[in-house]
Amino acid sequence: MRILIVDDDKLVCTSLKTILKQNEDITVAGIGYSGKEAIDLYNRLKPDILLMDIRMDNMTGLEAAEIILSKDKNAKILFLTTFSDYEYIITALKIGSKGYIIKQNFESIAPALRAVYMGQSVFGDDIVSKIPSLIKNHNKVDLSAYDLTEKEWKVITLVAEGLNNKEIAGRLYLSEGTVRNTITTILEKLDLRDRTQLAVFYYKNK
Amino acid sequence: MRILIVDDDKLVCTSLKTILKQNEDITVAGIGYSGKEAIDLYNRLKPDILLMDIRMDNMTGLEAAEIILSKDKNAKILFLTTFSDYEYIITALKIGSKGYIIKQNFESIAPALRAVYMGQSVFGDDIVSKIPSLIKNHNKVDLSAYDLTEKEWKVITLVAEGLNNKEIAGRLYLSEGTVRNTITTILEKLDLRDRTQLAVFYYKNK
DNA sequence: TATTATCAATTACATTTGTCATGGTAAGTC
DNA sequence: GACTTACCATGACAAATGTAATTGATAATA
Repeated sequence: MRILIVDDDKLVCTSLKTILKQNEDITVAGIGYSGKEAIDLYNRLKPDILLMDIRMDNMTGLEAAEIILSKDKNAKILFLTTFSDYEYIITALKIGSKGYIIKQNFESIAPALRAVYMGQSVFGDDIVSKIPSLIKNHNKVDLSAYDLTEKEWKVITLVAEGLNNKEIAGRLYLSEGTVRNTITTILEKLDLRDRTQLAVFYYKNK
Repeated sequence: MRILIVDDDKLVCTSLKTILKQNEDITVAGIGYSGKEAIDLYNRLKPDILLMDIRMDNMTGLEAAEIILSKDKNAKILFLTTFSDYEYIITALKIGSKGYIIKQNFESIAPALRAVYMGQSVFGDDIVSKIPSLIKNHNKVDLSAYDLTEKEWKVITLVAEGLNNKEIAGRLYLSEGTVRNTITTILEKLDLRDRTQLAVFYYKNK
């Protein structure tokens, strides 16, 4: 498989290259030193996998990755990082990268590349351990079971935005009284007590 | 590396075994057909990696994994699944498994095992793509900027649980009046209007 | 046509909520 | 002591909220 390496630290680049060259199934197709070069080289070389530092001077790896993925939805991008960077994990996942590994672990990079090549995503252990705490409660209720009307849904979302009855009435061209009645029936249907519980319900289940 | 295979479908087990045997760096140390066997065999064989079906008849793979991990925190457990099972992803991550891959992809299992062996976690692509939607908004406001007191924080969380003033008072051994006053100062500090907006604020920033 | 059903609006009422001024108490500081 | 300061409580009040019964309008149905 053909790999494109991008890191603003040249030493890292050459180290990676020599390490990867030892694997006969891996070819280093090119090396870049910035986000811009990553985009440029990726388009020209079309490597199987782009191995890129997530944090670089001008353009971050994330930004470059986002641009590349916007053009080639199937691009396989594997991020390198010097430490487990809590902040970037979510974004890296969101834009659709293939993983996120610590570059110190030299000997684990080749296996990771092969797993990515086979269509998997790879994450360093210390990174995965952080994901659960980032995850929402997902004990969602089956909302369709409550058969709420269109209008009732609109009211719920506005309540969940923190609007009061008068504001909701203005927004939906209803009288304030109607909004109040609507909320009463919503509370009835959902077995809740007041609008605050309704907002809580909204955020816990949506 | 030595692998323990556990799946309640014997056909899957033998298929996996023949596939893995083709890799000279991989040895199938044992095969089990239930969660109970998984625990038993794991303790006896101490394999490098336990490759286990997540869904089995009596005891689920998750339950077995939890027990194994409670005794051996460093156990490397890789789950197999027939389809990308939304429900189990989070739990699998939480208990500390090393990944979650689709068993249909025969040829990707060996690379995945090697990556796990090197200390990484591996996830099938369709699984990873689901994680971002499970993740909380984390565009957090710098809450320390508002210097809220300990008591105010407690009140906020209870408001965000949907309790009314009387209930909060009971919970914190305060009078209802004090709770009302406290909320007033919270709203002042956070520049909000009412308890519903406070709950909304809580869920949007926490 | 008559009958239902649905929806918005209105009214009235009880309760909850948010605000403000005030008072008491305990723990420090001068 | 006298003086803050912080914290909790109280009472009073206006406003917002939730509930219920009722009405008018409209459309749909038999």
